[in-house]
Amino acid sequence: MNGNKAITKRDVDFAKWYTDVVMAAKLARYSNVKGCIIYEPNGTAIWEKIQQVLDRKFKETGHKNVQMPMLIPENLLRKEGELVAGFAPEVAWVTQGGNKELEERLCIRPTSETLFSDYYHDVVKSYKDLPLKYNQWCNVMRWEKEARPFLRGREFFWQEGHTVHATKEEAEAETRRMLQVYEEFFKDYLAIPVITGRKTEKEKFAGADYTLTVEALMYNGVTLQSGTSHYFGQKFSKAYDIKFVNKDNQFDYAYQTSWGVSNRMIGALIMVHSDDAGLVLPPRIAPIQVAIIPIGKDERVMALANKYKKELLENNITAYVDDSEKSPGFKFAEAEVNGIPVRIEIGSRDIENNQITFARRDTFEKTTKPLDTDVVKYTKELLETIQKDMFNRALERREKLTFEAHNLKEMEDILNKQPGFIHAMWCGDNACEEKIKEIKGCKSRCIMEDAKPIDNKCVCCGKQAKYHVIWGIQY
RNA sequence: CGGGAAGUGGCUCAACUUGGUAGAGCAUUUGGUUUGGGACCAAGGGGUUGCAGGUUCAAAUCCUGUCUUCCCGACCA
Repeated sequence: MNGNKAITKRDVDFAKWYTDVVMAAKLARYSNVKGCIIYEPNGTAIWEKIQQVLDRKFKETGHKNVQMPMLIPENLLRKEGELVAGFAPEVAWVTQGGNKELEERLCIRPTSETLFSDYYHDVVKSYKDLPLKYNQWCNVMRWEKEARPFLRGREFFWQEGHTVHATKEEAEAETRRMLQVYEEFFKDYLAIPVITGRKTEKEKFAGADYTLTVEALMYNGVTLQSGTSHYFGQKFSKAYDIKFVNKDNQFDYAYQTSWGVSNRMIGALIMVHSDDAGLVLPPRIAPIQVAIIPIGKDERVMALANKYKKELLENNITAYVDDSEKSPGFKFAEAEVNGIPVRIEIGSRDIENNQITFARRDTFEKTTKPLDTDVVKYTKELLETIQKDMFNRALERREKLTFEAHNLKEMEDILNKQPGFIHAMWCGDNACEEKIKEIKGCKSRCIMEDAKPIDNKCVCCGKQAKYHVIWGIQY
Protein backbone atom coordinates (compact mmCIF):
# COMPACT_ATOMS: atom_id res chain seq x y z
CA MET A 1 0.00 0.00 0.00
CA ASN A 2 1.39 3.38 -0.82
CA GLY A 3 -1.60 5.66 -0.55
CA ASN A 4 -3.65 7.03 2.30
CA LYS A 5 -7.39 7.49 2.16
CA ALA A 6 -7.22 10.90 3.81
CA ILE A 7 -4.50 12.32 1.57
CA THR A 8 -4.92 13.89 -1.86
CA LYS A 9 -2.41 12.51 -4.37
CA ARG A 10 0.75 14.60 -4.54
CA ASP A 11 0.81 14.71 -8.32
CA VAL A 12 -2.85 15.71 -8.51
CA ASP A 13 -2.84 18.74 -6.23
CA PHE A 14 0.42 19.52 -4.46
CA ALA A 15 -0.96 22.26 -2.20
CA LYS A 16 -3.87 20.14 -1.03
CA TRP A 17 -1.57 17.14 -0.59
CA TYR A 18 0.64 19.26 1.65
CA THR A 19 -2.08 20.32 4.07
CA ASP A 20 -3.56 16.81 3.99
CA VAL A 21 -0.22 15.40 5.12
CA VAL A 22 0.01 17.98 7.92
CA MET A 23 -3.44 17.02 9.16
CA ALA A 24 -3.25 13.26 8.57
CA ALA A 25 0.10 13.00 10.36
CA LYS A 26 -1.41 15.05 13.18
CA LEU A 27 1.39 17.60 13.09
CA ALA A 28 -0.84 20.64 13.49
CA ARG A 29 -4.33 21.97 13.15
CA TYR A 30 -5.85 25.35 12.62
CA SER A 31 -6.66 27.54 15.58
CA ASN A 32 -9.38 30.17 15.67
CA VAL A 33 -6.96 32.91 14.76
CA LYS A 34 -5.80 33.15 11.19
CA GLY A 35 -2.15 32.37 10.79
CA CYS A 36 -1.77 30.77 14.22
CA ILE A 37 -1.69 27.00 14.34
CA ILE A 38 -1.88 24.46 17.12
CA TYR A 39 1.18 22.25 17.22
CA GLU A 40 -0.05 18.77 18.08
CA PRO A 41 2.30 16.31 19.81
CA ASN A 42 3.70 14.93 16.54
CA GLY A 43 4.54 18.39 15.24
CA THR A 44 5.92 19.52 18.57
CA ALA A 45 8.14 16.45 18.77
CA ILE A 46 9.74 17.23 15.41
CA TRP A 47 10.34 20.83 16.39
CA GLU A 48 11.86 19.73 19.71
CA LYS A 49 14.19 17.37 17.89
CA ILE A 50 15.26 20.14 15.53
CA GLN A 51 15.84 22.45 18.49
CA GLN A 52 17.84 19.82 20.31
CA VAL A 53 20.26 19.25 17.44
CA LEU A 54 20.65 22.89 16.46
CA ASP A 55 20.95 24.07 20.03
CA ARG A 56 23.84 21.69 20.53
CA LYS A 57 25.50 23.04 17.38
CA PHE A 58 25.03 26.61 18.60
CA LYS A 59 26.58 25.80 21.95
CA GLU A 60 29.47 24.06 20.22
CA THR A 61 30.12 27.22 18.23
CA GLY A 62 30.22 29.31 21.37
CA HIS A 63 26.71 30.70 21.67
CA LYS A 64 24.56 31.15 24.75
CA ASN A 65 20.78 31.26 24.98
CA VAL A 66 18.90 34.28 26.27
CA GLN A 67 15.23 35.32 26.35
CA MET A 68 14.12 38.76 25.30
CA PRO A 69 10.69 40.26 25.98
CA MET A 70 7.89 39.71 23.51
CA LEU A 71 6.92 43.39 23.42
CA ILE A 72 8.87 46.27 21.93
CA PRO A 73 8.05 49.93 22.68
CA GLU A 74 7.33 51.85 19.51
CA ASN A 75 10.17 54.36 19.95
CA LEU A 76 12.70 51.57 20.28
CA LEU A 77 11.49 49.91 17.11
CA ARG A 78 11.68 53.20 15.20
CA LYS A 79 15.34 53.87 15.82
CA GLU A 80 16.53 51.96 12.77
CA GLY A 81 14.75 53.31 9.71
CA GLU A 82 15.27 50.50 7.22
CA LEU A 83 14.08 47.82 9.58
CA VAL A 84 10.96 49.78 10.39
CA ALA A 85 10.23 50.39 6.74
CA GLY A 86 10.65 46.69 6.02
CA PHE A 87 8.44 45.47 8.81
CA ALA A 88 5.95 48.28 9.43
CA PRO A 89 3.18 46.83 7.26
CA GLU A 90 3.20 43.60 9.19
CA VAL A 91 3.64 44.35 12.86
CA ALA A 92 0.90 43.70 15.40
CA TRP A 93 0.41 46.26 18.15
CA VAL A 94 -0.72 46.09 21.74
CA THR A 95 -2.60 49.30 22.41
CA GLN A 96 -4.43 48.53 25.61
CA GLY A 97 -3.50 47.20 29.05
CA GLY A 98 -6.48 46.04 31.07
CA ASN A 99 -9.09 48.72 30.48
CA LYS A 100 -6.63 51.49 29.90
CA GLU A 101 -5.28 52.63 26.60
CA LEU A 102 -1.47 52.67 26.57
CA GLU A 103 0.38 55.96 26.17
CA GLU A 104 2.90 54.30 23.93
CA ARG A 105 1.84 51.31 21.92
CA LEU A 106 3.88 48.10 22.10
CA CYS A 107 4.80 46.03 19.12
CA ILE A 108 4.69 42.25 19.33
CA ARG A 109 8.19 41.28 18.16
CA PRO A 110 8.38 40.52 14.45
CA THR A 111 12.11 39.91 15.03
CA SER A 112 14.34 41.02 17.89
CA GLU A 113 17.23 43.06 16.42
CA THR A 114 15.96 46.14 18.23
CA LEU A 115 15.73 44.42 21.60
CA PHE A 116 19.16 42.86 21.30
CA SER A 117 20.68 46.11 20.11
CA ASP A 118 19.19 48.09 22.97
CA TYR A 119 20.51 45.50 25.37
CA TYR A 120 23.96 45.52 23.78
CA HIS A 121 23.95 49.30 24.10
CA ASP A 122 23.69 48.84 27.86
CA VAL A 123 26.20 46.04 28.35
CA VAL A 124 28.94 46.58 25.78
CA LYS A 125 31.57 48.94 27.14
CA SER A 126 34.97 47.63 26.15
CA TYR A 127 36.52 45.38 23.54
CA LYS A 128 37.07 43.04 26.48
CA ASP A 129 33.28 42.52 26.61
CA LEU A 130 33.27 41.27 23.05
CA PRO A 131 32.19 39.22 21.30
CA LEU A 132 28.73 38.50 22.70
CA LYS A 133 27.24 35.55 20.91
CA TYR A 134 23.63 35.02 21.93
CA ASN A 135 20.72 33.05 20.61
CA GLN A 136 17.04 33.03 21.37
CA TRP A 137 14.40 30.34 20.74
CA CYS A 138 11.05 32.07 20.55
CA ASN A 139 7.91 32.82 18.64
CA VAL A 140 7.46 36.01 16.66
CA MET A 141 4.51 37.68 15.00
CA ARG A 142 4.10 39.20 11.56
CA TRP A 143 0.62 40.17 10.46
CA GLU A 144 0.62 38.18 7.22
CA LYS A 145 -2.40 38.08 4.98
CA GLU A 146 -1.80 34.59 3.81
CA ALA A 147 -1.31 31.50 5.94
CA ARG A 148 -0.16 27.95 5.32
CA PRO A 149 0.79 25.61 8.16
CA PHE A 150 4.56 25.79 8.85
CA LEU A 151 5.26 27.76 5.68
CA ARG A 152 3.71 31.11 6.39
CA GLY A 153 1.72 32.31 9.33
CA ARG A 154 1.28 35.26 11.60
CA GLU A 155 2.90 33.52 14.50
CA PHE A 156 5.88 31.35 13.87
CA PHE A 157 8.56 29.66 15.92
CA TRP A 158 12.21 30.11 15.21
CA GLN A 159 15.60 30.76 16.65
CA GLU A 160 17.35 34.07 16.15
CA GLY A 161 21.04 34.37 16.84
CA HIS A 162 22.35 37.87 17.50
CA THR A 163 26.03 38.51 17.88
CA VAL A 164 28.12 41.59 18.43
CA HIS A 165 31.83 41.83 17.63
CA ALA A 166 34.75 44.22 17.89
CA THR A 167 35.83 43.84 14.28
CA LYS A 168 34.31 43.62 10.86
CA GLU A 169 36.36 40.51 10.04
CA GLU A 170 35.14 38.65 13.07
CA ALA A 171 31.48 39.54 12.43
CA GLU A 172 31.72 38.52 8.78
CA ALA A 173 33.35 35.23 9.74
CA GLU A 174 30.47 34.63 12.15
CA THR A 175 27.92 35.30 9.40
CA ARG A 176 29.61 32.73 7.15
CA ARG A 177 30.12 30.20 9.87
CA MET A 178 26.47 30.13 10.92
CA LEU A 179 25.39 29.75 7.32
CA GLN A 180 27.63 26.73 7.21
CA VAL A 181 26.09 25.35 10.40
CA TYR A 182 22.69 25.58 8.73
CA GLU A 183 23.91 24.00 5.53
CA GLU A 184 25.35 21.05 7.42
CA PHE A 185 22.20 20.66 9.48
CA PHE A 186 20.04 20.49 6.37
CA LYS A 187 22.32 17.99 4.74
CA ASP A 188 23.16 15.76 7.69
CA TYR A 189 19.89 15.77 9.60
CA LEU A 190 17.02 16.87 7.37
CA ALA A 191 18.52 15.00 4.38
CA ILE A 192 17.89 18.08 2.25
CA PRO A 193 20.56 19.29 -0.16
CA VAL A 194 20.66 23.08 -0.17
CA ILE A 195 22.37 25.78 -2.11
CA THR A 196 23.88 28.75 -0.36
CA GLY A 197 24.70 32.21 -1.55
CA ARG A 198 24.08 35.90 -1.12
CA LYS A 199 20.74 37.64 -1.50
CA THR A 200 20.42 40.47 -3.99
CA GLU A 201 19.82 43.99 -2.66
CA LYS A 202 16.15 43.57 -3.42
CA GLU A 203 15.81 40.30 -1.54
CA LYS A 204 18.08 40.91 1.44
CA PHE A 205 16.84 41.47 4.98
CA ALA A 206 15.75 45.05 5.67
CA GLY A 207 18.59 46.62 7.60
CA ALA A 208 21.33 44.16 6.67
CA ASP A 209 24.53 45.02 4.85
CA TYR A 210 24.13 41.69 3.15
CA THR A 211 22.18 38.50 3.68
CA LEU A 212 23.45 34.98 3.11
CA THR A 213 20.81 32.34 2.52
CA VAL A 214 20.12 28.63 2.46
CA GLU A 215 17.75 27.70 -0.35
CA ALA A 216 16.06 24.35 -0.80
CA LEU A 217 14.09 22.91 -3.68
CA MET A 218 10.77 21.23 -2.99
CA TYR A 219 9.46 18.13 -4.77
CA ASN A 220 7.25 20.22 -7.05
CA GLY A 221 10.07 22.54 -8.08
CA VAL A 222 9.27 25.58 -5.97
CA THR A 223 12.06 27.02 -3.89
CA LEU A 224 11.98 27.61 -0.16
CA GLN A 225 14.13 30.17 1.60
CA SER A 226 15.04 27.99 4.52
CA GLY A 227 17.52 29.93 6.61
CA THR A 228 19.32 33.26 6.55
CA SER A 229 22.45 34.74 8.07
CA HIS A 230 22.81 38.51 8.03
CA TYR A 231 25.83 40.76 8.32
CA PHE A 232 24.79 44.13 9.72
CA GLY A 233 28.07 45.95 9.81
CA GLN A 234 27.65 48.97 12.07
CA LYS A 235 24.16 49.85 10.92
CA PHE A 236 22.36 48.87 14.08
CA SER A 237 25.20 49.80 16.39
CA LYS A 238 25.03 53.34 15.03
CA ALA A 239 21.25 53.46 15.31
CA TYR A 240 21.27 52.03 18.84
CA ASP A 241 24.57 53.52 19.92
CA ILE A 242 26.49 50.35 20.68
CA LYS A 243 29.88 51.92 21.33
CA PHE A 244 32.88 50.37 22.97
CA VAL A 245 36.44 51.33 23.75
CA ASN A 246 38.87 49.46 21.53
CA LYS A 247 42.45 48.42 22.21
CA ASP A 248 43.70 51.82 21.10
CA ASN A 249 41.48 53.48 23.68
CA GLN A 250 39.25 54.85 20.96
CA PHE A 251 35.45 54.65 20.75
CA ASP A 252 34.22 52.40 17.98
CA TYR A 253 30.84 51.10 16.92
CA ALA A 254 30.36 47.36 17.22
CA TYR A 255 29.80 44.97 14.31
CA GLN A 256 26.72 42.76 14.40
CA THR A 257 25.18 39.69 12.83
CA SER A 258 21.93 37.84 13.10
CA TRP A 259 20.85 34.48 11.74
CA GLY A 260 17.73 32.37 11.95
CA VAL A 261 15.85 29.28 10.90
CA SER A 262 12.19 28.68 11.56
CA ASN A 263 9.46 26.09 11.81
CA ARG A 264 9.38 26.41 8.04
CA MET A 265 11.90 23.57 8.08
CA ILE A 266 9.06 21.26 9.06
CA GLY A 267 7.30 22.36 5.88
CA ALA A 268 10.48 21.63 3.94
CA LEU A 269 10.69 18.13 5.42
CA ILE A 270 7.19 17.46 4.16
CA MET A 271 7.60 19.00 0.73
CA VAL A 272 10.94 17.36 0.01
CA HIS A 273 10.48 13.83 1.34
CA SER A 274 6.88 12.92 1.96
CA ASP A 275 4.60 10.94 -0.33
CA ASP A 276 1.01 9.80 -0.92
CA ALA A 277 1.08 7.60 2.18
CA GLY A 278 1.91 10.58 4.39
CA LEU A 279 4.93 11.89 6.19
CA VAL A 280 8.40 10.49 5.56
CA LEU A 281 10.97 11.54 8.12
CA PRO A 282 14.74 11.17 7.90
CA PRO A 283 15.80 8.86 10.75
CA ARG A 284 18.11 11.43 12.31
CA ILE A 285 15.28 13.90 12.87
CA ALA A 286 12.40 11.45 13.44
CA PRO A 287 11.20 11.68 17.06
CA ILE A 288 10.31 7.97 16.86
CA GLN A 289 12.53 5.84 14.68
CA VAL A 290 11.02 2.38 15.00
CA ALA A 291 7.43 1.15 15.26
CA ILE A 292 7.13 -2.42 16.47
CA ILE A 293 3.86 -3.98 15.37
CA PRO A 294 2.84 -7.22 17.07
CA ILE A 295 0.36 -9.27 15.06
CA GLY A 296 -2.11 -11.46 16.90
CA LYS A 297 -2.34 -12.03 20.62
CA ASP A 298 0.29 -14.69 20.94
CA GLU A 299 2.18 -14.15 24.20
CA ARG A 300 5.48 -15.07 22.57
CA VAL A 301 4.88 -12.27 20.08
CA MET A 302 4.31 -9.66 22.76
CA ALA A 303 7.32 -10.83 24.74
CA LEU A 304 9.53 -10.55 21.68
CA ALA A 305 8.15 -7.14 20.74
CA ASN A 306 8.85 -5.78 24.21
CA LYS A 307 12.30 -7.31 24.24
CA TYR A 308 13.21 -5.57 20.97
CA LYS A 309 11.80 -2.30 22.22
CA LYS A 310 13.92 -2.50 25.36
CA GLU A 311 17.08 -3.33 23.44
CA LEU A 312 16.53 -0.54 20.94
CA LEU A 313 15.85 2.03 23.63
CA GLU A 314 18.97 0.96 25.51
CA ASN A 315 20.93 1.72 22.36
CA ASN A 316 19.48 5.18 21.81
CA ILE A 317 17.08 4.16 19.10
CA THR A 318 13.60 5.49 19.82
CA ALA A 319 11.00 2.75 19.50
CA TYR A 320 7.52 1.86 20.66
CA VAL A 321 5.29 -1.20 20.56
CA ASP A 322 1.85 -0.59 19.08
CA ASP A 323 -0.21 -2.89 21.31
CA SER A 324 -3.48 -1.08 20.62
CA GLU A 325 -6.64 -2.96 19.61
CA LYS A 326 -6.40 -1.92 15.96
CA SER A 327 -5.93 -4.42 13.17
CA PRO A 328 -2.40 -4.89 11.82
CA GLY A 329 -3.24 -3.22 8.52
CA PHE A 330 -4.40 -0.15 10.37
CA LYS A 331 -1.22 -0.03 12.43
CA PHE A 332 0.96 -0.30 9.33
CA ALA A 333 -0.88 2.57 7.70
CA GLU A 334 -0.69 4.65 10.84
CA ALA A 335 3.05 4.15 11.26
CA GLU A 336 3.39 5.13 7.62
CA VAL A 337 1.33 8.31 7.77
CA ASN A 338 3.37 9.36 10.82
CA GLY A 339 6.58 8.90 8.90
CA ILE A 340 8.26 6.44 11.24
CA PRO A 341 11.36 5.33 9.31
CA VAL A 342 11.46 1.64 10.27
CA ARG A 343 8.69 -0.79 11.13
CA ILE A 344 9.28 -4.17 12.68
CA GLU A 345 6.44 -6.68 12.20
CA ILE A 346 6.25 -9.76 14.38
CA GLY A 347 3.49 -12.39 14.31
CA SER A 348 3.13 -16.01 15.34
CA ARG A 349 3.72 -16.95 11.73
CA ASP A 350 7.11 -15.26 11.94
CA ILE A 351 7.99 -17.08 15.10
CA GLU A 352 7.10 -20.40 13.48
CA ASN A 353 9.23 -19.50 10.47
CA ASN A 354 11.98 -18.30 12.79
CA GLN A 355 11.97 -14.77 11.35
CA ILE A 356 10.99 -11.14 11.82
CA THR A 357 10.04 -8.59 9.21
CA PHE A 358 11.55 -5.14 8.73
CA ALA A 359 9.78 -2.53 6.60
CA ARG A 360 11.26 0.72 5.33
CA ARG A 361 9.00 3.75 5.30
CA ASP A 362 10.82 5.51 2.49
CA THR A 363 10.66 2.66 -0.05
CA PHE A 364 7.95 0.38 1.45
CA GLU A 365 10.49 -2.41 1.05
CA LYS A 366 10.09 -5.39 3.40
CA THR A 367 12.90 -7.70 4.46
CA THR A 368 12.70 -10.80 6.63
CA LYS A 369 15.58 -11.68 8.91
CA PRO A 370 16.22 -14.72 11.09
CA LEU A 371 15.06 -14.41 14.69
CA ASP A 372 18.60 -14.53 15.99
CA THR A 373 19.55 -11.41 14.03
CA ASP A 374 21.18 -8.67 16.07
CA VAL A 375 18.14 -6.39 15.90
CA VAL A 376 19.92 -3.35 17.29
CA LYS A 377 22.78 -3.62 14.84
CA TYR A 378 20.56 -4.30 11.85
CA THR A 379 18.16 -1.47 12.75
CA LYS A 380 21.03 0.95 13.16
CA GLU A 381 22.36 0.07 9.73
CA LEU A 382 18.92 0.30 8.20
CA LEU A 383 18.35 3.76 9.71
CA GLU A 384 21.69 4.96 8.35
CA THR A 385 20.86 3.54 4.91
CA ILE A 386 17.49 5.27 4.90
CA GLN A 387 19.05 8.56 5.94
CA LYS A 388 21.60 8.33 3.14
CA ASP A 389 19.10 7.16 0.51
CA MET A 390 16.69 9.94 1.36
CA PHE A 391 19.38 12.54 0.89
CA ASN A 392 20.47 11.00 -2.38
CA ARG A 393 16.93 10.87 -3.72
CA ALA A 394 16.39 14.51 -2.78
CA LEU A 395 19.66 15.39 -4.48
CA GLU A 396 18.70 13.50 -7.64
CA ARG A 397 15.36 15.25 -7.70
CA ARG A 398 17.06 18.61 -7.29
CA GLU A 399 19.50 17.88 -10.08
CA LYS A 400 16.66 16.81 -12.31
CA LEU A 401 14.92 20.12 -11.60
CA THR A 402 17.97 22.33 -12.05
CA PHE A 403 18.19 24.22 -15.33
CA GLU A 404 20.19 26.82 -17.17
CA ALA A 405 18.83 29.79 -19.06
CA HIS A 406 20.72 32.15 -21.35
CA ASN A 407 17.91 34.45 -22.37
CA LEU A 408 14.40 35.38 -21.27
CA LYS A 409 12.74 33.03 -23.72
CA GLU A 410 14.60 30.04 -22.29
CA MET A 411 13.73 31.17 -18.80
CA GLU A 412 10.07 31.47 -19.66
CA ASP A 413 10.00 28.05 -21.34
CA ILE A 414 11.52 26.41 -18.27
CA LEU A 415 9.10 28.10 -15.89
CA ASN A 416 6.12 27.18 -18.03
CA LYS A 417 7.16 23.57 -18.37
CA GLN A 418 8.57 22.63 -14.97
CA PRO A 419 9.90 25.14 -12.44
CA GLY A 420 13.05 24.46 -10.47
CA PHE A 421 16.37 26.08 -9.74
CA ILE A 422 17.39 28.09 -12.76
CA HIS A 423 20.99 29.15 -13.24
CA ALA A 424 21.27 32.38 -15.21
CA MET A 425 23.62 35.32 -15.43
CA TRP A 426 22.58 38.77 -14.31
CA CYS A 427 23.91 42.27 -14.91
CA GLY A 428 23.06 43.42 -11.39
CA ASP A 429 20.44 45.88 -12.53
CA ASN A 430 17.28 46.04 -10.47
CA ALA A 431 15.18 46.61 -13.59
CA CYS A 432 16.18 43.21 -14.94
CA GLU A 433 15.33 41.54 -11.65
CA GLU A 434 11.90 43.17 -11.75
CA LYS A 435 11.35 42.13 -15.32
CA ILE A 436 12.21 38.51 -14.62
CA LYS A 437 9.75 38.57 -11.74
CA GLU A 438 6.99 39.23 -14.23
CA ILE A 439 7.45 35.69 -15.47
CA LYS A 440 5.31 33.73 -13.02
CA GLY A 441 6.77 35.64 -10.05
CA CYS A 442 10.23 34.16 -10.59
CA LYS A 443 12.71 35.71 -8.16
CA SER A 444 16.41 35.67 -7.60
CA ARG A 445 17.11 33.13 -4.90
CA CYS A 446 20.76 33.86 -4.41
CA ILE A 447 23.97 34.97 -6.02
CA MET A 448 26.38 32.05 -6.40
CA GLU A 449 29.56 33.65 -5.15
CA ASP A 450 32.13 31.08 -6.19
CA ALA A 451 30.40 29.52 -9.17
CA LYS A 452 31.79 29.78 -12.67
CA PRO A 453 29.90 32.03 -15.07
CA ILE A 454 27.75 30.14 -17.58
CA ASP A 455 27.57 33.07 -20.00
CA ASN A 456 28.91 36.59 -20.29
CA LYS A 457 25.55 38.25 -21.00
CA CYS A 458 22.69 39.10 -18.65
CA VAL A 459 19.79 36.69 -19.14
CA CYS A 460 17.43 39.64 -19.34
CA CYS A 461 19.05 42.63 -21.05
CA GLY A 462 21.97 40.90 -22.76
CA LYS A 463 24.49 43.39 -21.38
CA GLN A 464 27.67 42.42 -19.58
CA ALA A 465 26.80 39.96 -16.79
CA LYS A 466 28.18 40.42 -13.29
CA TYR A 467 26.60 37.66 -11.25
CA HIS A 468 25.80 34.00 -11.52
CA VAL A 469 22.36 33.82 -9.94
CA ILE A 470 19.96 31.03 -9.06
CA TRP A 471 16.36 31.90 -9.79
CA GLY A 472 13.12 30.21 -8.92
CA ILE A 473 9.53 30.42 -7.85
CA GLN A 474 9.28 31.04 -4.16
CA TYR A 475 6.80 29.45 -1.82
C1' C B 1 -4.98 43.62 -0.34
C1' G B 2 -7.89 42.55 -5.09
C1' G B 3 -10.82 38.13 -7.85
C1' G B 4 -13.36 33.41 -7.00
C1' A B 5 -15.27 29.16 -3.84
C1' A B 6 -16.70 27.15 0.82
C1' G B 7 -18.11 26.75 6.31
C1' U B 8 -23.88 21.63 8.94
C1' G B 9 -21.53 15.84 15.10
C1' G B 10 -14.16 14.43 15.01
C1' C B 11 -14.05 13.72 9.15
C1' U B 12 -16.64 13.60 4.09
C1' C B 13 -21.16 15.23 2.74
C1' A B 14 -27.10 15.52 2.43
C1' A B 15 -31.29 18.72 3.67
C1' C B 16 -31.13 25.18 1.45
C1' U B 17 -33.56 26.52 -4.82
C1' U B 18 -39.57 26.27 -2.77
C1' G B 19 -38.45 28.59 5.59
C1' G B 20 -41.91 24.08 9.44
C1' U B 21 -37.17 22.77 14.26
C1' A B 22 -31.26 18.27 11.15
C1' G B 23 -29.77 12.92 8.27
C1' A B 24 -26.15 9.27 6.11
C1' G B 25 -21.26 6.99 5.72
C1' C B 26 -16.68 6.93 8.27
C1' A B 27 -14.70 7.80 13.19
C1' U B 28 -16.00 7.14 18.51
C1' U B 29 -18.13 4.04 23.11
C1' U B 30 -19.69 -0.92 25.07
C1' G B 31 -20.01 -6.37 24.40
C1' G B 32 -18.44 -10.39 21.43
C1' U B 33 -15.67 -12.65 17.39
C1' U B 34 -11.03 -11.35 15.07
C1' U B 35 -5.77 -9.95 13.69
C1' G B 36 0.22 -10.77 7.83
C1' G B 37 -2.13 -3.99 4.43
C1' G B 38 -6.91 0.72 6.92
C1' A B 39 -11.66 -6.32 10.27
C1' C B 40 -16.91 -8.26 11.33
C1' C B 41 -21.70 -8.57 14.16
C1' A B 42 -24.86 -6.19 17.76
C1' A B 43 -26.25 -2.14 20.84
C1' G B 44 -25.31 3.05 22.20
C1' G B 45 -23.48 8.29 22.55
C1' G B 46 -22.60 12.74 20.10
C1' G B 47 -24.78 18.70 16.26
C1' U B 48 -29.12 25.16 19.39
C1' U B 49 -25.91 24.11 11.33
C1' G B 50 -18.57 29.26 12.09
C1' C B 51 -20.05 33.77 14.89
C1' A B 52 -23.27 38.29 15.50
C1' G B 53 -27.44 40.87 14.07
C1' G B 54 -32.03 41.25 11.06
C1' U B 55 -36.78 39.51 8.55
C1' U B 56 -40.69 35.89 10.18
C1' C B 57 -45.73 32.80 14.11
C1' A B 58 -41.35 29.84 12.65
C1' A B 59 -34.43 30.25 9.98
C1' A B 60 -29.34 25.30 8.54
C1' U B 61 -32.57 27.47 4.69
C1' C B 62 -33.93 34.45 3.24
C1' C B 63 -31.04 39.42 4.26
C1' U B 64 -26.66 42.21 6.47
C1' G B 65 -22.10 42.15 8.86
C1' U B 66 -18.00 39.47 10.58
C1' C B 67 -14.43 35.42 11.29
C1' U B 68 -12.00 31.18 9.25
C1' U B 69 -10.35 27.85 5.31
C1' C B 70 -9.14 26.77 0.08
C1' C B 71 -7.79 28.40 -5.07
C1' C B 72 -5.82 32.57 -8.48
C1' G B 73 -2.95 37.30 -8.48
C1' A B 74 0.08 41.60 -5.61
C1' C B 75 3.42 41.53 -0.68
C1' C B 76 6.64 38.65 2.76
C1' A B 77 10.91 33.69 6.90
